[in-house]
Amino acid sequence: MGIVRKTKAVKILLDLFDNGFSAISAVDLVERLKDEMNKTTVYRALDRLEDDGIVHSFVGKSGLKWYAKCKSSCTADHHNDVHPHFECKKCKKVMCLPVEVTIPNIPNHTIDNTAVFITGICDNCND
Amino acid sequence: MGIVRKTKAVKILLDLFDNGFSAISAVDLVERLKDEMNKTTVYRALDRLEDDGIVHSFVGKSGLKWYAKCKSSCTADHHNDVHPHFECKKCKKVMCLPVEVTIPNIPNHTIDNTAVFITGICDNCND
DNA sequence: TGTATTAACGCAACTAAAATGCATTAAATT
DNA sequence: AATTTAATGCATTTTAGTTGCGTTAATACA
Repeated sequence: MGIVRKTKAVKILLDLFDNGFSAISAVDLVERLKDEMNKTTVYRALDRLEDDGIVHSFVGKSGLKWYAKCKSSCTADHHNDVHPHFECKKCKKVMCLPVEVTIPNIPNHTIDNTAVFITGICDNCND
Repeated sequence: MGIVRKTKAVKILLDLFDNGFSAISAVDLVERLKDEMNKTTVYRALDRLEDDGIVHSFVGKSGLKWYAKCKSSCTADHHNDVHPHFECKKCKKVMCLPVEVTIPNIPNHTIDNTAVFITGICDNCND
C-alpha cells in the first residue's frame, strides 16, 4: 500500500507535479518521461502516489486518465477537496478548479464520490 | 449525418433503450448483442443515434463509454437536459438522475459542457 | 413491383491505453 | 558492507474502440 520508497521515478514525478502542472494525463507523462523511465513505471508510480493521497486521478471526456496533485491532506480512501476539473478546448489544458460544487440531495442514495468535469474556454484563452 | 435508415440494428438498439435501461455501457451492449450484430455495428449505430440526439454518451469512472436515451428533445449539437449520472457500486448499474446541478460561476471561463458523475449506493440497494 | 443507389453491415486488421509476468536493480534496513 | 524486497525495465497481453473494404439491405424512384 502506497509509496514506501522514494525512488528516482517518484522524485521526478513529484517534482513535475510541484512545478506547475495543474493536471496532466498519464499519456502525457509517459511521453514526457520516456527518456527517464519506462511507461510501466509511470503507471505504477502514479498508482502508488494516488494510493497515498498525494495525487488524485480522474477521467477526461475522451476517457483518458488525468492526474493532479492533491491540495488538502487526502488519504488512500478519503479524498477531501472534491473540486471540478476543467478542460479548455482551445489550449487543451486541464486544471483543477478551486470551487465548491454542491450536489442536491438524492433520496435514498448514498453518495460516495462526485466527479465534475467541465469543458469550455479557460481564462487564459478567453482574451 | 445521423440516422438515415431504420435498420434492424437500430431497431434492436432503440428497443433496448426503451425497455428499461437507464444507461448501459458500449461494452455491455456489444456483449449482449453479440449474437445479433457485429460490435462495429453497435459502435457505429450508437454514434449515429447520438448524432441525432436520440441517445447521449458519457464516460464512467473507469473510462468506459456509457449511453442513455435522451429525455428531452436533444439535437446533434445541443443537449438540453444535462443531468448527473450515478453508478451504484453494489449493483454496478448506472443511471441518469433527474436532478439539476448548478455549477458556480467561474470568472473568465466560458462553460461549454458539464458532466457530473456520482458513485455510491442506489435506492434499490439501500434497503 | 422491380431496379438502382448507397447507407449500413460484417469481418479482419489495426490502434492506443493500460495491465501483467518475470527477471533484474536499487532503496532501505541491519 | 550485506541483506531484503520494493520498484523497475522489457516483452507481452488485454481491452476498448476504430478503420478499410467488399458485401448486403434499406430506401427511392422508374
